[in-house]
Amino acid sequence: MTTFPIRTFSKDEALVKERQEHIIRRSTKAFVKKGFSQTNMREICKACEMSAGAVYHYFGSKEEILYAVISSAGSKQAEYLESFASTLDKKEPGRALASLMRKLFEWHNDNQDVTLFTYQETRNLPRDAREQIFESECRIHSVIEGFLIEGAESGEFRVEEPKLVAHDIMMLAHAWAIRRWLLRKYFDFETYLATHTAVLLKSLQRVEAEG
Amino acid sequence: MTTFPIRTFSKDEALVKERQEHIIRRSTKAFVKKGFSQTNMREICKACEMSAGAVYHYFGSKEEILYAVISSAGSKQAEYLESFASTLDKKEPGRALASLMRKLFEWHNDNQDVTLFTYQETRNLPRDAREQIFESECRIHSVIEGFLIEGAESGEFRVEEPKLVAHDIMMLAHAWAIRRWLLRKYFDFETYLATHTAVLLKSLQRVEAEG
Amino acid sequence: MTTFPIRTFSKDEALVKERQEHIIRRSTKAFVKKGFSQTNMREICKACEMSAGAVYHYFGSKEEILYAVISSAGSKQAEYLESFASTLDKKEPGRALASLMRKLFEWHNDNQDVTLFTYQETRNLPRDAREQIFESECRIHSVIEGFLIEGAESGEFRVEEPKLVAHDIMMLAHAWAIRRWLLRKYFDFETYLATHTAVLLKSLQRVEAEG
Amino acid sequence: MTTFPIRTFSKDEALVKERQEHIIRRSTKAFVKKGFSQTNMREICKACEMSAGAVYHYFGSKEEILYAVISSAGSKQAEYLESFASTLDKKEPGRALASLMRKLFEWHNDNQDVTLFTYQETRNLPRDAREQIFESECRIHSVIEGFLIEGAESGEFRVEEPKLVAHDIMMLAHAWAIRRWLLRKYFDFETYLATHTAVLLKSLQRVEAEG
DNA sequence: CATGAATGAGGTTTCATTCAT
DNA sequence: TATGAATGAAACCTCATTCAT
Repeated sequence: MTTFPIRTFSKDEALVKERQEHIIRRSTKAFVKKGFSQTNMREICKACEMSAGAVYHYFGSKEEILYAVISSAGSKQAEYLESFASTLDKKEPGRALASLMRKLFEWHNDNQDVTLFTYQETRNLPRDAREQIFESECRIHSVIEGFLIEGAESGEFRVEEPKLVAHDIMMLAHAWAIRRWLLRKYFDFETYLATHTAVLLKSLQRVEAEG
Repeated sequence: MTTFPIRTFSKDEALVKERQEHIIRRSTKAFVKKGFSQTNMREICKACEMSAGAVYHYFGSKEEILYAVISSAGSKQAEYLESFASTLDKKEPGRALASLMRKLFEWHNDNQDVTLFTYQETRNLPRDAREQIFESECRIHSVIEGFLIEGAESGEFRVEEPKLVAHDIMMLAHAWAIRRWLLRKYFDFETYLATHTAVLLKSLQRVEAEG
Repeated sequence: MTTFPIRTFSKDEALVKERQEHIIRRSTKAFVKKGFSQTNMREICKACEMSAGAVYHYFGSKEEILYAVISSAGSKQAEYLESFASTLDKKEPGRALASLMRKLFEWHNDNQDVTLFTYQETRNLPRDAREQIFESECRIHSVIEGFLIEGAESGEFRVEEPKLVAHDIMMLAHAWAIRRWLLRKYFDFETYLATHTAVLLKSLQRVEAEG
Repeated sequence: MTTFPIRTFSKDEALVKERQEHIIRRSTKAFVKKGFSQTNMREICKACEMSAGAVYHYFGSKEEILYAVISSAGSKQAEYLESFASTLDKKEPGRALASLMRKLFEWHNDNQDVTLFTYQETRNLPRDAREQIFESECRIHSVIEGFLIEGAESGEFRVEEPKLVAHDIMMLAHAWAIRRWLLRKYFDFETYLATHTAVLLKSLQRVEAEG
């Protein structure tokens, strides 16, 4: 995970990192409950069990904390999926893609609040911070696209727009978090995942008759 | 569209409705530029070319304006799609669905800012208002689901989870607005629409060999 | 007196001016008591008998109030002296200069606190504001210099460095305010003024023997 | 120069004095750049290359440092001028006074920032500290006055208000620092000094015809 | 004796909302 | 009815000072 370009007064890098991660962890909880603008510094400090001064020792502003929270979540997700992807057998693209989808969907199931929060609050970041955030998304997008291309090149998949398919997979994983109020009414997680995995693999299937 | 209940007694309901719609229109513009929390009443009043007192004559609070903005956008969308759907020939589900998708995607292309805004700011509404908002979504969901079921019943489609497919269609329409920073890099609107329409219709196709 | 380039929300110019002058008047009193940094907004508001919001309706920041206070004092002084100077008979430079010195010294006697305050707090203004402030000083400097040159041209004075003499006169007028802790120990105002007037006029005297 | 009383018991008085002078020296630099209130302890510590704890070991508060800075500058000036005055030949008051003026004006030319700073920030000291500061001024005042009286008694000068003349000399020396924004526009240091020296000596001259 | 992380009161400023005109 | 000046609570953030290490 990256370190954040924040205003810190301390030089003990290990301490800084530890405290920053602590603040990120606790603030995330506070933020997802009430949203960024509705959470005031007093609540953040309380959640962190730190004084205002201490929090401002490690972050320059409330906005910097927001950036750290969102960016950290993005990086962690990207690292996690990249790392998992590297364990997959590229010779079996179908199976690999299914595994990857499970991990991806599970992530957003386990981190529903953060996913939703990211969609809602990224707007409150300045443009350049926002673009930093998008990078993690692009990394994940590339990983998925990679498997699609792999499968296409090995002849197992037929996929014309791998970028679009990769995007749709991500979007549907996110949907489980950001549209839960609708989806939860009708589906449980396993059904949601299984159905989409099946539909996707089916649509990627090379039609025999075409050969 | 509804007239929003106001605190002050007013004789001229038509005037009230007109003024409210004016405020909704202008506030929407102001809100999508900077977000709900970042837009203050002064800016709203300026955008509306009205005094604070006047605005508060037609809405009880800033939050009520937010609710009106989001809810109004939702209702308009639902009305528009329901009305369009009613013109479609149910005997040709494939063609009808394609037409509906185009209208749906076009709506979110034309109203990108509002779609994104809705995702971001619905959180700032109280629970019951939020649920009101979801209603419009459900109406649209039903319309789409209706065509899928129609197609299934007529034997043209094979669709196991019409609710899920309907949801995915909506989600992908929204994606064009809420993920534009990614999608716009690679696709134009027509490609995005065409590809998804094709993939969907294909996946709904009754496989002949199965018969 | 100039109007200040401040952030105001109101458009009723007369009201704005009236309220600004009220705030300037009351803030001056508050500032000279404890100094700029030691006077907080709560005290300023109390002195103005206004709420914080109201004060910020007419000034954009505490610093803008400081600027207005200092700049207003400077302008008033310059206007007052210019106006008085214009009543003086240029044909009697000696008498005119003496009158002008009295008015100048009296001003700083009557406004000791403000004179001292100006020396102390001008530093807290941004560079360009500071330069605006210096303008009033220059106007007064010019007025005094004018009489010296007049006297020289009419042959009544012998003055080699009118700019320097004009400056010294101002400085000694200010001294009565900014060094009162020392001067008051030994002199009263009239003595201070009379002695300096006499010394100056003497030193400007054309020595007969030289002719 | 004095050692400032500190709260902690310290065995090594020499070390204490050395550290205090170090802090005074570095803080002076920091203070004159941004002013007392605008310079925070972090900046002071950085300028001193010491930790906050260390600085607080040698001074009880930020205000005490301010006092030390101003008071130290005053003492140094007084000591310097007293010491220089003691080398002057009292039998030649005219020459002596001219020499003393040069040293005085040069001091304030060399320490412009500190002179200005003293005028600006003495206000931030408590009353009794302020009076301590004035003492140095009085010492210098006495030295100058002494030469004037000497000259009067020896019959070389005619001076009716030696206290006032002494004060004016000091004020004009300070003016070079505190009014530099105006004076520097028109004069260089040597002209400023020479003109004032000449004018003064002239005005002190015993008029022969009077005898 | 030195460090510098931590404290938390208090600073300036904003803003939704009201109400006298 | 319409206005917009006024309110004042509460927001974010800073900073002199302390004290455990």
